[in-house]
Parts: sequence; C-alpha cells; structure tokens
Amino acid sequence: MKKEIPLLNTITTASNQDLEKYEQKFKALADQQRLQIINILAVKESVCVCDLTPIIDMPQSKLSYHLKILLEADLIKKEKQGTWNYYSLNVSELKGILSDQLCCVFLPSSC
Amino acid sequence: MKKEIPLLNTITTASNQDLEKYEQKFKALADQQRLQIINILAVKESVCVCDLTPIIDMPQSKLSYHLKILLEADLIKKEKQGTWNYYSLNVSELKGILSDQLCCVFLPSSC
DNA sequence: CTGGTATATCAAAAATAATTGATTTATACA
DNA sequence: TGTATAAATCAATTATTTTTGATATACCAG
Repeated sequence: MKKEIPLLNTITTASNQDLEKYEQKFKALADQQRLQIINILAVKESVCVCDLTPIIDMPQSKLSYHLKILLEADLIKKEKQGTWNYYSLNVSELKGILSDQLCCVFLPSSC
Repeated sequence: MKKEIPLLNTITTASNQDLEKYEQKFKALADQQRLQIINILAVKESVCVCDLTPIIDMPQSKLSYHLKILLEADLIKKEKQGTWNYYSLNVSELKGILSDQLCCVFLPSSC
C-alpha cells in the first residue's frame, strides 16, 4: 500500500515521511522468522546465507526473501566477498528504533 | 500464522514466547494508519471513537478494526464511559518497545 | 417502550505478503 | 572451457490482512 495518508498536521507531530519510513521498518520487524534472523546475526556477528540456511531451517530462496526485506528496511547490512554474501546487523539503526529493553532481548551483546 | 518457530536455543537468545509476543506488537505498529492513531492519542491524551473518526478520515468500522489491533497488542487502553469508549495510549508499554528517539517522533509529550 | 447515537462485529471482497520450486547470475577453480 | 557452489530473482500459488457495507449490541433520553 503506497497510499499517502491525509495530512493532519495541525494535530499530529509525525510527518508523512516518518509514517512511511517507520511503517517499513516495523513491517520488517513484524515477523518471527525475521526477528530470529536478527537474533542470530546479533550472536554470530557476520554470516553468509549458506551458513544461515542450516541454522534456521528454511529453503534458500525463502531466506533470501526475508534478508531482502530486512536489508531494504536498512536493519541489516550486506557485504559481498567473492561468491559469498555476508550479512550483519545495522546496530545503530536498530538501536535508533528499539528500546534498551528490546535490545537486550534481541541484541544481547549490546546489554 | 500461529506456527511455532523451531527451537534454536543453543544459538539464539530470544525465546519463542519473545518472538511471538514482539511479532504481534510490531505487526500492530507496522501500519501508517495505526501509527497515526498512536500519534493522535499521544497528542490528545484520551479520545472517543466518535471524535477520532472526523480527525482521521476513516469509516467507523475500519477505525474500530485498527483500534482493536492496537488494543490486542496492549499498545493502547480502552475505558468505557456510558455510551462512549475512550481510548488512550499504554505509554509504559510503548516505552518498553520504542527507542527514545522514536518516542520523540510519536509520543512528543514524553520528550 | 421508542428512537437515536456510539461502537463492535460480521461476512464477503480486495489487497498484500509469504511460500515454493525453478531458473538465472555470478564467481571459483580444475 | 566446463562444472560446481552461492545467492538472487521470478512466476505461480497460498495465506494473511485490510477494507467495506450491513447488521448487531449497548446505552441514553424522551
């Protein structure tokens, strides 16, 4: 849904840009499998897709799909090294979204 | 999707209960219209549905639907007063989820 | 009780998102 | 070059969520 929300600027404080941006980030977070991927990346630092597939029991195309959603929301980063793509958390972005309490749950190293 | 995620307890730190619980909360947040409702409630404190309908241009049944989702995720509270239902934020719950930065965007009074 | 307002709920339709298996692209290396 | 592995993408299917309009429920005032 790319629809623009009607402006309520006289009442609200969040801009349409805010709404759109955080909708995307919360959508990316709104899935158990993706939360689990985030949690794995938090513990293992940097992981390639081929290492992730056996850890989280999931076909490769499905994993790529979920990684892409996290990537597009800027919650994770990707670095290409030859044949491999290494994924890692975008910690500063996540810390800008999640409470300290939640960071402790999903990014335990940051506690 | 009520599916249980397979246990990866040797690797991850978040429990299945965590995953399930925060999935629901992030789902509730993952919608521009609901983020806007939260923002309105933050500014206006306590509002009945009939006051909300004209502010946010939305049919009443749709508004009730979105309020229900926020309510079930425990992000807002409902208080019945006669014919009216007054909704307000569950501020402590929201602060337990959102970073200070995000609270400033959506719950400006808490800044 | 009757009529009116506030709100929730329901079932059907529409829109979006997730899953799957197959295919493509890219790189590595024998 | 030919083969193998890593990973992304695609199109079709399935599942989930959202929207809509209609109806039901609850309370209030006359």
